[in-house]
Amino acid sequence: MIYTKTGEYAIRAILFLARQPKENLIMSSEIAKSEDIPAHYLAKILQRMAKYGYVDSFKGRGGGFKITELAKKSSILEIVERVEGPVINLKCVTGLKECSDENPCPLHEEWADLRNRIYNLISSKSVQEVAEKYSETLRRHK
Amino acid sequence: MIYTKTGEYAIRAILFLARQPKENLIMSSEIAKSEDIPAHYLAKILQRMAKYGYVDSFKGRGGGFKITELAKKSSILEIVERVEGPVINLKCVTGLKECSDENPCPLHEEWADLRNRIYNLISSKSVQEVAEKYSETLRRHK
DNA sequence: TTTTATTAGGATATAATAATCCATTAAAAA
DNA sequence: TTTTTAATGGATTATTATATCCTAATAAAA
Repeated sequence: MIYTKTGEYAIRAILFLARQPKENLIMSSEIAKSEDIPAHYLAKILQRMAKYGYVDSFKGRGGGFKITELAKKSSILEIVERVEGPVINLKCVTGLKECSDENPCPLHEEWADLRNRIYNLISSKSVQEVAEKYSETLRRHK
Repeated sequence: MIYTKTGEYAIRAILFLARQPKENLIMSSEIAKSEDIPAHYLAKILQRMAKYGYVDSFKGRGGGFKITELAKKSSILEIVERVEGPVINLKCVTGLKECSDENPCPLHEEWADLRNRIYNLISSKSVQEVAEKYSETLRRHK
């Protein structure tokens, strides 16, 4: 994984919410159970995502969470970076101190290329697109 | 960075040693200073690398470390994995629980491809090759 | 109005990683 | 032989990430 567990949990939760029928409220505990995420920890993450406007939250009996339009339009990268900060360190895989564009280490260009591809992979599709395609796959294989 | 600081320090230290004139003994503190790595922490890492046979160590006045033939022939991936365990989590960037080859998430194939490229990038060249090429670059730019 | 269910928020605990400190061992130089 | 220098190894501390617990706020149902 490129990002930490916190980011992974956030994405799994948001993709789970994105696959639910519209307007359905889902409890934090339900997401935790379905996605196998520590319940209390997930609750914290959802709390933060509510602040960022990625989910709407409703307290009390019958309450729960649902995904917002903002989150649906956002990319995985955007959400993860919001939740946990920069995803991929820019440093080269050689870690060499002086490595730079002018003074590149032997793996500099190749790594820059891969870094871009990774960025592209997780930022070019919206959460909604990913969720929809995944739902299709699930239907085909159920 | 794909790997942790520990792995990064290990690689920087071994690439530093690989760039030194043959048979030169370099003190741990010297590497730490040149590569800007916490001295005591690096000492521990070098200690482990000595056990793994990646460096030879010499105690006492005039002592220090030098790289072994084993390390020169090894890849960055091999050394990092020895020092810190598996480098890249195999899980998909979506983190989806049920994601598998048969039941792939929408980013499955693309991620598998990138993962392979990363592996290839850090495992197809030996430490010696990387160090030599880097030395050339340094000479050109000095 | 009281009870119940659910999120919010603060405090705390645990685990992994990173970093430091100190006493010991070994080797070379004085 | 004594002193100095450097790695070794054990213990400790610090930091960050992960996880849990408890109380408050809130909303619906009884």
